[in-house]
Amino acid sequence: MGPAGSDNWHAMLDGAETILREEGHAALTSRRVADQIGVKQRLVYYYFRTMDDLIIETFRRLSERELARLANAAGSQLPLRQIWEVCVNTADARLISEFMALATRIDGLGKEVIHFIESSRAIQIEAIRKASSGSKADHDLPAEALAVLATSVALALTRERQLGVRSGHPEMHGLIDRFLEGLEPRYAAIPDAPKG
Amino acid sequence: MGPAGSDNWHAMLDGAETILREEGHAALTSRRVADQIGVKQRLVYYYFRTMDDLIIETFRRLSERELARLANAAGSQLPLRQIWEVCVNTADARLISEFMALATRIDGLGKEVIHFIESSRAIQIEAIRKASSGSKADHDLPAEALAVLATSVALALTRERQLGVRSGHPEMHGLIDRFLEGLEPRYAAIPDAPKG
DNA sequence: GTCTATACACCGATAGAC
DNA sequence: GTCTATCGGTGTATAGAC
Repeated sequence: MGPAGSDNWHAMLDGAETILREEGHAALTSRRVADQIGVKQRLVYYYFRTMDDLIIETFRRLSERELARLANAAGSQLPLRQIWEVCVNTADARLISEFMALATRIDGLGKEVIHFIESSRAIQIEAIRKASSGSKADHDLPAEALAVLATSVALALTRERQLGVRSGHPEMHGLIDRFLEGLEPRYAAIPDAPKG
Repeated sequence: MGPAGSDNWHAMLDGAETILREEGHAALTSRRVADQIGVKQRLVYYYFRTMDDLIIETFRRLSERELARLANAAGSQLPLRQIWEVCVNTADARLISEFMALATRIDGLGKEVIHFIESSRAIQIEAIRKASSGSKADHDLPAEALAVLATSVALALTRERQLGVRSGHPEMHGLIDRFLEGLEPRYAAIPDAPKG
């Protein structure tokens, strides 16, 4: 078995990610991964015992990356806005759809996906709590519900946009902007700051 | 080509739906569909020119069914609550994930999916508008945004529930209940009606 | 560590008998 | 309308040379 973390190992995960994103998991085969990075098919089985292993590793690396982005956003100024940005510009919605579809059927992937969802939710909830306690906007929306809302809407908007649907999107984005402005005003401490 | 609407035709779509739901589109083959309904593989190609055609027809039949359920809910008493029920108890979230993943890559399916999303959104927006104008709850949430919210959250909750995630769900359901109660009270005209 | 070669199963789609 | 039989292609995974 080839070493995890080596150049070829990363290259194979990169290839798998690209294929999943652009063509879906029906096209994710050892031959395609090998072609993608210019090696022979046999080598894929030197680095990964099975294709399922490769898929699980691909998700694990991706989710670590995303959790790091989220944690970073939560520690920034304007954490809520940054978190929202991460959610909307997260890994391609197609990629997420593929992993969701696979999670039900590849044993071991489901566990990883659950861990990712719960970790990212925890980060979001904490950030929302902090922002709420420091804000004068009064709403009775539990942080847990807001975290679910953010994730759900971000994913749906991204997926629909990629598909070519726009109806309701401007109004949804407007609502989010207004809500964020109430909870985390862009220029809270600088009343006369320039706009934009 | 076999006649659309015949028993075998429906049986094949049923079989395709089951396979998609339980095993995903990687397992959706003409042989599997044939096995599922007890005929030989060749017959699938008598009723459908290609496997892509079969997939598109499967989605079309499903979406017509769902749009009918939605329209029916919109015409009921408590339309918002009924629509929410339809969204939450819609076709298996796994099934939706599969079609979403396929929509990007099967020409002709994307068009159908877009049509479905926009039609269901239009039904929801109209129902929300009606309910809002007849309600005394004052909120400044556009009907379009609420429709996007409902669809997004319902799908995400269903998907996560099937996966085994629960964090944030009770709070989310609580928020939805409170919101619906404000917009479409369960016993608006019957102040002393019994609870439950 | 990377390769050639191969075993064996399954795929979509078609030819053509009944 | 349903079948048997088959073509050419591709899949996972492994054996074993270098």
